[in-house]
Order: sequence, then structure tokens, then C-alpha cells
Amino acid sequence: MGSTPQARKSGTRERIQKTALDLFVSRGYEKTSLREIAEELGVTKAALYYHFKTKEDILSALSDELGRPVDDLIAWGRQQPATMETKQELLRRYSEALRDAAPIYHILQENQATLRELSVGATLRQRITDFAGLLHAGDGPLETRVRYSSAMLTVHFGALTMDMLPGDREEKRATILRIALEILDSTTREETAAALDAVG
Amino acid sequence: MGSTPQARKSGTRERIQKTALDLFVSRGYEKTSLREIAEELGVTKAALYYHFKTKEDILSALSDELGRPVDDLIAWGRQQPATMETKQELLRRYSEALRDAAPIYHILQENQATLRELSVGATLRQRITDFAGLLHAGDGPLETRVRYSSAMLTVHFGALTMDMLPGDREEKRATILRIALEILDSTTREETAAALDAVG
Amino acid sequence: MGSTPQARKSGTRERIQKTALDLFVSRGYEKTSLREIAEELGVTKAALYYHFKTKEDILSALSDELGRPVDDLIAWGRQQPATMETKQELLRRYSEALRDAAPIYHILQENQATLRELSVGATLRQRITDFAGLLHAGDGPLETRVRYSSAMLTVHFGALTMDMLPGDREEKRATILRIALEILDSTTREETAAALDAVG
Amino acid sequence: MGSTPQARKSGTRERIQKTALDLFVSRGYEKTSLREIAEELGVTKAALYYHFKTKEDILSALSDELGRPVDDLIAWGRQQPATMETKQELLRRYSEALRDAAPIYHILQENQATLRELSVGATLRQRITDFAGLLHAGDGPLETRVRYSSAMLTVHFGALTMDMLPGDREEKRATILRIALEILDSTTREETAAALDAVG
DNA sequence: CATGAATGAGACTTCATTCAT
DNA sequence: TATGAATGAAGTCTCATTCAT
Repeated sequence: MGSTPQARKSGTRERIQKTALDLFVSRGYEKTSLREIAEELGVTKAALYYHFKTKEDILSALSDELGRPVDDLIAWGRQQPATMETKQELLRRYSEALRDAAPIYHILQENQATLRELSVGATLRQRITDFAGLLHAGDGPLETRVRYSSAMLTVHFGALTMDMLPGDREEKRATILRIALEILDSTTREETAAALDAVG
Repeated sequence: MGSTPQARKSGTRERIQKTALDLFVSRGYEKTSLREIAEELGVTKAALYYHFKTKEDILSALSDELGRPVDDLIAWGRQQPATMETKQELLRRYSEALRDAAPIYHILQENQATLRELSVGATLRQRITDFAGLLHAGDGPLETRVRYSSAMLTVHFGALTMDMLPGDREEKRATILRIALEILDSTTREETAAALDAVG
Repeated sequence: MGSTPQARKSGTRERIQKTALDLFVSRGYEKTSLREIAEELGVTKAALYYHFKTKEDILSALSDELGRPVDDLIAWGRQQPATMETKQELLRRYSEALRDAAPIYHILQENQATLRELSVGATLRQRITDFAGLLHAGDGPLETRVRYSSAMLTVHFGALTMDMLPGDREEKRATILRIALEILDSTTREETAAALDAVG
Repeated sequence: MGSTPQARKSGTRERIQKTALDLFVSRGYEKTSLREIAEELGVTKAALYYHFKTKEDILSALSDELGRPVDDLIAWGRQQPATMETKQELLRRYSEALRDAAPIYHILQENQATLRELSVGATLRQRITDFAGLLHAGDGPLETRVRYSSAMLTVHFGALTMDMLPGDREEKRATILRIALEILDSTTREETAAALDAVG
């Protein structure tokens, strides 16, 4: 009694996902109980289980949905030659993909210990590993490896922590990307600089 | 029978800290129960409570101990002028400080969601924020801010994920630091490159 | 829209019963959830509720159907004189009746604790009690009672556990029945043996 | 407040076992919730978990304790020759062993469906299988096998259902055993009877 | 210095059942 | 005839913590 009956086609599944995402981001995966999600939505815990098999399943659905852009990017990258141009483009596209995927990676980042024993955690980590593999393709000396990692770190954590910096989102994204490309590019510049020294 | 009346120095407190650190790193703070720590040590949970007031207290002690080098570094940095040289030195010293402090920051990193509501989490984050503040001192345009963040990110995550790369620890550390300094240094190089363009 | 006004004979009710019987036998009544039955059948739980009022109702229908031969046997027995011949015939017919009824008694046997509080459990037990009453009719000393129980036990559990023995079903049934009749018959034989002793 | 503090050395573990046994027997294993056991004892559910790792563990402890006599019997039987005398003695001792072990086998009997997926169920069934193996040692024709099974069934279920018959426990036990021995013995008697027929 | 015993809160999950469509 | 959506009750279990000894 006194509870709004909530008529047909309520789109509850979507609402669960949205609420769960918000809470997982703001309070953490482990710290968010199904009771909280249910209460926030005005349904019972059992309703969640009607739509998702387990708690992990909710996160899984979120991972699949938000992670798609990165998956697509990896698929694309696998068909490109391992040139510097490709790597630059990979970074550019990664930066774009993170526009959507950021929240899910935020969750991965902040709940790594918990996700370590969840299969969805493996999936999420795999995506990052795969992308990093593309970027590192062709290996090279430790120095180059570190430089590539650094560039990726910049884009990745830049996207996750962007909100802490003041300014327009897109402008920040562009700047971060530019710096990352610069880092990636440094090998060439190093040589250029050396040349300048010689000239100098 | 024959029990030392005042068994000095059974060193249990230290053993608890050591075991807890290992488990917090490998399984996560939340996922490590006091039962596990106690069992691993062959004592009872109650024994832990004799030495530490709460679970968080164990982490706190660890944070104080392992975080000291960074605290010292911050204290030092506060007394230096905000020059580029200082910033370079800060990065150098940060890289060194992380030799010891890495595990505790690893824990912070992987359990952020949990530590968000623990006062020890605030302490740990504060240290990082303080250090970043020193590095960013004098502000500057967004671009410069990002560059500094990127350099710090490189040293910080380099230290935390170093184990995944092959090679000698110290060599890796040196390389990471070099790249980070390069990133920090790029403003100058940018100008240099521009000059070269003009010449070229 | 175009739905058959009175869709005759989709046979779903029967399919539910068949599937339920299989699962109740193999996994147990309590351990078999309506979800499982529904999934196995490719319908929804709600569909089960269209055909049966409750879970117990499904078992009830099964009990009525499979238990009929025993009911008939009891009805028959009630009209016979309480002679040894009748008792032998009762055992013979019980053995036959169990050809069909075995599964439902298997369920009773393995889920007694659960069925204790279900009215269908009472029904099932009553049938056994009634039959046993017929067999014991006329009472007699403890020894005779035990002998009769033993004979019935042999036929009953023989039928339920027959599958564990190797060999042809009907042959096994015949053997079990023969032994049971022997046990029933022992009173006479006892005397015979005593007579032999006297002679010997 | 108002709760008796229950001073030291309360023997709670034993009390839990006793209460659990009673409830498992009277309401069934599955149907008995830990809440019930706890409430009956005036402790919290968590207290049960201090003393036993899982619900199954409680049953396991009970099984180990009450099943010991049968275990001992099996050990004894394995060192005897497979003669008819041994088998008679096995039956006699089994009857005695069941004085203590009956409740646990009652539980096995009435909760078979549930215990099927519990390792303690396997243990309990194994004991019966082992004992039956001893009794059947030397195999023989189907008829003999059935006779042995029947004798064992008589003792086994006699012990479990004895309470339903009126009379003194020990007297009932003795009668049941006597009948069972008779069934076991029938092969000989059969021949005797045949001889009598010939004489007659 | 440490243990044994216990608690209260809360987590995830499953189930039989209902009802509007 | 059947489904999709939801519920309320209950279950097993784990955890950090306390306290008398």
C-alpha cells in the first residue's frame, strides 16, 4: 500500500544498470550492496535477481556496454601495420573511446583488489593489456617501452582524473592527448635535438 | 610452567604488520580478514586486538612507517624555491622514496573505493596531493599542468608496476626516472624544437 | 489476435508432470525448483501455475496417478478374507503394483523429511500403512509382525533399489517376490523344521 | 539484558550437536535452519559458526561420532573369514551397533535427496555399502544376494522403525535379529526342507 | 600477552508465489 | 494459454569487534 504500482515496460533493467554504475563509481563495487541499489530504485532485492543472475553480472553487463568502443578499437588496431602513425592514431582513438568507457575503468581502477577474483575483472584487464600490446608492438629497448607506457598512462589516467582539473572537458582531453603524443614522439625529437646540438 | 614472566620483545606487533602488509598487497585490504592474518600468524584474532585497536589501525601503522620517506621529501620540498631544478630534484627523490613506499601506495591504488571512507585513506591521498602540489607550484597553463602530472604519473605507476617488466629493478627505476624528467623538461625542448624549425 | 479460443490438448500439463517426476526422482522434491522444471520444459514458471495451483499440487497429481494401482490393490484386499493365501496374493500384487508406483515411493522415501509437512506426504504414507494393515490383519505375536514387516520391506525396497543389482528386471522382481513369500511363509516352515528335528 | 550470561566452559559445542541431532531427526536436515538451532539454544547463529565451519559440518561431526560403532564393526569384519558364522556375527553386531547409530541413519534415510550432494552423505552411504559388501562377500546367485539384502534390510529398518511397534526395545531388537538370522539361514533350511519332502 | 567464546550487522542468493496483460 | 515482472520470506555464511579470564 502507498507504493506506486510502477506500470508495464518500466525499463527496469536499464534503470538498474544506471543506478549500479553510479553507485559503483561513487561508493565502490564491494561497498555497494544490492540492498542499496534496490532501495535507490524503489524495488526489492529479488527484483534485481530477476534481471541479473548475480551482482557480478550487473558489472559484466556494464563492462560489455561501456567497453565496446575499446573493443572495437582493438579490433581495428589488429588490422593496421605497426607503424608510428598507427600508434599515434591508436592513442588518438583511445582518448576518444575513453569518453564513454572512463567510468568502467574508473571502477576497475578503484576496486582492483576486489575485481582480481571476478571474471569480469579479467575481461576488463585483458582489454587494457590488449591495447597496450598493440601500442608496444615491435618491442624495442626498455626506454622505448617505458615511453609508450607513459604515453598510455597519460591518456588513461588523464581521462579518469580529468574531472579534478578545472576547464572544458574537450579542451582538457585535447591537451592530454597532445602531451601523450609528444611523449610517444620523443624518440624522433631526441634525435632532432641531437642534430640541433650538432648544428648549434 | 617455565613461562617467561614478562616476555619482552616477542615481536608480535612487527610480525602482524609484516603479514598484514603481505596480505593487503596480495589479496586487498577489504578482502583480507583478520581471521586470515591471525591464522597465517598462528595466533587468535583477539591477539591482533591486543596489539592494534582496529583493523584500520594496522594499515595506519603501515602507512606511517612506509610513508615516512615521502613525508620527509615533502618537508624538504617545502623549503626549496619553486624552480625547475627543484622540481627535477623532487622527481628524483620521489623515485627513491618509492623504493620503500611502493607497497603502501599499491594498497591505496587497488583499494581506493574502500579507503575512501577510512581516515588512513585520507592521509595517504593527502601525501600524494601534497607532493603533487609541490610539483605544480606556480601553476601555469593547462598544458604545463598536464605535463607535470604526466611526469609524476610515470614515476608513480612506474614504481607500482615495475615488476611486470623484465630486467634489473634499479635499471628500470633509472630509465623510468629519465623519461619522467624528459617529460618535465619538454617545455624547454619545445622551444628548442621551434627554434630548430625556424633555422631548418 | 488470432489465438485459438480454446486451444485443445497442448499436452503441457502432462509434460509438466513427466518432467517434474524425473527431476523429483533424480534431484529430490525440495531440491527441484519450479524454475528448473520450467527451464527444462522451455516455459515460464507462471505457466506451471496456470496448470497447477502449487508445487505440491504437481506432486499430488503424480501421487494420484502413479499410486492408483496400490489404491486398487488395497480396495481389493479389503474384500478378501484374512487368510494366509490372501496375504501371499497381496504380496504378489504389491510387487506388481510397484512396477508403476515405484518412482513415487522412491520420492516419498528420499524426501520423507520434506513430505512430512505436506498433505500429499500423508496420503502416500497412508497408502503404505493401509497396505501394511491388510498384511498384518489378525495381529499375532511380535515375531509374526516382524516377519510380515520384513517380507513387505523386502518387496518394497527391493523394487526401489532393484536397479543397483545386475540382471533382468522381471527376473529380479520374481526372485525378490519369492524370497518375500518365503519369509512370510516361515511360520509354517518353522513348524515343519521343528517336526523334522523331532523326526531327525 | 534479561539474558542469562551463560558462564565459562558452557560445553556449547556439545549442546549444539545434541540440539541439531534432535532437530535433524524430527524436522529433517534441510528443513532445520541454523536460526532454529540457535534459537533453541539461546545463542546467535554466529555462535554456531564459531563452533562449526558449516551446517554440513555439524552433521559431519554427528556422523563421525554416532557412526563409529559401525566403522569399528566393519574394521572387525574385514579381518574375519567369509564364513556363514561370520555373517551371522556381523548381523548380530550390526544390530547392536545400531543402538547408537540409528538416529544418524534415520537422518540419512529421510533426507537422502538432500544428502546426495553433501560429502557427509557419501560417507554415510559408504559405511552401509561397506557393511553390505562384507555380508555379501563371496557373492553367489541372485537369490542368495537378495536373501542377504533382505536380512540386512530387516535389521536396518527394524532399528529405524522400531519405535512404531509397541513393546520393550531390547525385546524387539532381539526378535528382529532372530528373524533376520533366520532369513540369512534359509539356504540351509531350504535344503533341509527339501530333504524332509523327500523323507515325507 | 593472549585466548575462547560470542555477538550484531549485514552480505549475497534462492524460492514459491502472484498478478496484470 | 501463457508471460514478464516483481515480491516477501528465508537461508547460509562472513566479518570486525568485545570481553572475561
